[in-house]
Amino acid sequence: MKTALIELPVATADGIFLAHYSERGLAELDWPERKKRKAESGNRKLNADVPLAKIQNWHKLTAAALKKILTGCEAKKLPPLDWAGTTEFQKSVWRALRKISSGKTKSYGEIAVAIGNPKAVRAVGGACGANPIPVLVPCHRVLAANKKMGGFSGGLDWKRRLLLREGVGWHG
DNA sequence: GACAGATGAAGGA
DNA sequence: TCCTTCATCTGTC
Repeated sequence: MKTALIELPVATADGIFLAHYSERGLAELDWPERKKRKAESGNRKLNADVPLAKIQNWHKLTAAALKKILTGCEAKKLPPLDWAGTTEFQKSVWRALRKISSGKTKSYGEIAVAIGNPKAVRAVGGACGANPIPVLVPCHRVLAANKKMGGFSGGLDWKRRLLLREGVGWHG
């Protein structure tokens, strides 16, 4: 069970993302349009147990990395990510995603091969959809076979936008 | 234990 | 080509 998370906004040209930090690192990242929904679901209070200086340092890294990726550049440094509460399978999928460099894409099938389960393509899709840290964990760089868009948790519009900025061309 | 899903491949029209 | 169907694997309820 996760402890209370600290929420900090990340202002970008595309809107205000909402980063959630635990004592171990960045735990979640919300899309700008989801901010209201999250807020409506109940504002979390700051957890005094989490060292604020450390969070602020992570937040700087997060904001810098997010802006880099949103402008189509490679994020040089990421804050520690807190994947507590997720399964080993999901973590292995997300690790594979982070190996995809900016401007490149892979298919769900290729990710499945990369984690040693070539047939688990549908499960990879599920893990991508469960990704709590979009953009920084580049699930938008995963396309279906034949370079088709597939789906995206933040909406296909975001996926399309991010890929365009990275200079990725695709069919469909 | 059953069901659903951000897939992929194969077969038919 | 495009559409439909089925196989496959994992997560969630």
